[in-house]
Amino acid sequence: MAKPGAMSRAATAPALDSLDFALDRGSPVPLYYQLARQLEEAIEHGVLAPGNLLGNEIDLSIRLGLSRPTVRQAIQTLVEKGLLVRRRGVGTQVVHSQVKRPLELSSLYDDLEAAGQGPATRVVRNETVPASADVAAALSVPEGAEVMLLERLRLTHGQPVALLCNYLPAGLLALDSDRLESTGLYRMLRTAGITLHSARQTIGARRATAEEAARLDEQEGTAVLTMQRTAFDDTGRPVEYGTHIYRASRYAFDFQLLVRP
Amino acid sequence: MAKPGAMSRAATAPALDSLDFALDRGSPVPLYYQLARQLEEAIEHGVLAPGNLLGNEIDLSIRLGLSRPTVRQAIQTLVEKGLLVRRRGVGTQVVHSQVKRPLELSSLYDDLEAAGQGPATRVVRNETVPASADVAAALSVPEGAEVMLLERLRLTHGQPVALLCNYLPAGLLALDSDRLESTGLYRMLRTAGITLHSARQTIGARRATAEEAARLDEQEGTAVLTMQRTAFDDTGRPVEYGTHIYRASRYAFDFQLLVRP
DNA sequence: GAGTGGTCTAGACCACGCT
DNA sequence: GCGTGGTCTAGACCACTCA
Repeated sequence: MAKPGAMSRAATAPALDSLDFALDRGSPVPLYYQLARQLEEAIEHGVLAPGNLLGNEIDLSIRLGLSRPTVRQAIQTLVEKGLLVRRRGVGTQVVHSQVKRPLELSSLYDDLEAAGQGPATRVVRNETVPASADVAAALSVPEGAEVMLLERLRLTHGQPVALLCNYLPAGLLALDSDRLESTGLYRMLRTAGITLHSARQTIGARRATAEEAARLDEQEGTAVLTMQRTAFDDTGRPVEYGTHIYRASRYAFDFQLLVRP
Repeated sequence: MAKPGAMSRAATAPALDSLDFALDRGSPVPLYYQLARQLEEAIEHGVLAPGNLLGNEIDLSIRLGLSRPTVRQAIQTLVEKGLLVRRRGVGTQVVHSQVKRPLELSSLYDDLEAAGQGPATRVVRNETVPASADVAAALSVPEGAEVMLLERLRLTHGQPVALLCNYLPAGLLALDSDRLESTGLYRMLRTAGITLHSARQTIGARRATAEEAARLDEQEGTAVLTMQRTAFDDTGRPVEYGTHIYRASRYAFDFQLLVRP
C-alpha cells in the first residue's frame, strides 16, 4: 500500500469508462475544446491518474459521439500542454505526475498574472521622454523621438521586490496610473486591442547600484536579477521595451520547459 | 521608396504563385511536414516577405494537390513556431520580421546545443555519492542513496563561463568523461534512449563564494546567475537534477517567448 | 497478428472581418 | 455579401509496438 510503484504500470481504460463528458453542441465553445477541458479537469482531480491509459481514440470517439479527428484535436492540445503522452502501438497515457500546475511559459505570464491582481504596484513615473539610443533601437523609432516612460515598484507583503522600467511608443494607448496600479500593463494592452505575439527576453545578474539598492530596501552591492524584454504584437512591431531589476533575495524566475520532439 | 510603410499592407498572393513546392508522396516524411519545411525556407530566404498573405487554404490545397486539412496542418506548425499569423476573414500572413531565428525555447536548448559542440567542457568530478536531502527530493530517491555526481566547468574562448553540477539516478547510463567533454550530457541521454519530456527551472542570482569566484576567475562577491533544473522523462520520472552557476559578466539567458492565445 | 496512434482525403457548415 | 479561417464529419491506409 505504502509502496510506490507496486502496481503494474498502466491499467487499461481505468476510471475513464465511467467518466461522463458533457458535450454541448449548442455551445459556441468548440467540441474539441470542451473535451480537452474536461479531460484536463479529470487529470487535475486525479480521476485520471498518472500512467493511466486513455483508451484508443476510435472507441473514445464512438462513445462520445464525435469524429476521430475531433477527439484527436482535443488530445493534441493536452499533449502540447505536457499532460498526456502518445505512443504508437501503445496508447495515450497521463504523464507521470510532477508535470502539472505551472505549465505555461511564465516569466511573461508571471508578470501578466501578478500584474493582474496579486502583488501591489506603485507607479513612480508615468510621462513621455525622448528615446535614448537603446530604447530607440528596441522600439524601432528614431533616437530622441517621444516615447512613454513608465516606472513602477512592485511589492509583495509590503516589501519591494522589483523595479520595473518600461518604454512604449507614444500614442499607443492611454496610460492611466490608477488603472495601472490595479490592472497591470499587459492587461491594459490587451483591452486596448493590442494582441501580443512574442517577446524576446534576456535575464542576467549584476550588483545593485546605490540608488537601486535604496529603492529595493537592500544594501549597495547586493546581487540583483536583471531582465530586458521587448514585446511584439501580431504584425511584428515592437510595442514595449522593459528593463527590470529583481531583488534576488526575494524573487527568482521559475518555469517549466517542454521538450518538443 | 525609403519610406517605410508607404506600401499598402499586404500584397495578395505575392511570389507564392510562382513558388513550386516539391512534394514527394513516396517519401516517409509526412506531406504536411514537407510543405511546412518548404514554407519555412521560403520565409527564411525572403521569398515570402513579412506581411505577405499566403492565399486562402482551399486554393492552396488545390494547387498543391493536397487536402485542406493537410495544408492546414502544415500552416499550423508554422503558426505555432510564430512564423505565421492567421486572421479570420483576412488570411494567413507572414509575421512582420523580428521574430525569426532563436525561436525554440532555449535555456535548455542553449545548453543542449552548447554541450553538443561549441564551447569546451572540462569534467571536474564524475563519481557516485550519497544523495543529500535536496538531491534526494529532486530525484525522488531516498536520502543517502547512491547517485551519480557530475561536475563540469564550461569555457568559451578559454575563459570559464559556468560551473555545472549535475546529479543523476545511479545506473541510469554510463557516464564516460571523455565522451561528456565532446558530446554533452543531454545528447548522451538521448542516445541512451532516454527521451526528455519536460524540465522545471529556477533562475536566480546571488554573490559568489570565494571558492566559486576562484573557479570562475572572478573576484569574491561578484554577482552570479544561478539555475536549478530538474528534468523529467516521458514517464514523468526525474532523470537529472542540476545546480548551475553562471558568470554574469560573460553570460545571460536569452530567449524568445510566444504568447499563446 | 492485433491494436495503437500517424497521416490523409473530400467533402460540409459556421463565425468572423471587411467593404 | 463575400471571402477568410475555424470546426466537424466519416471514412481510409500505413507504421509502429507488443505479445
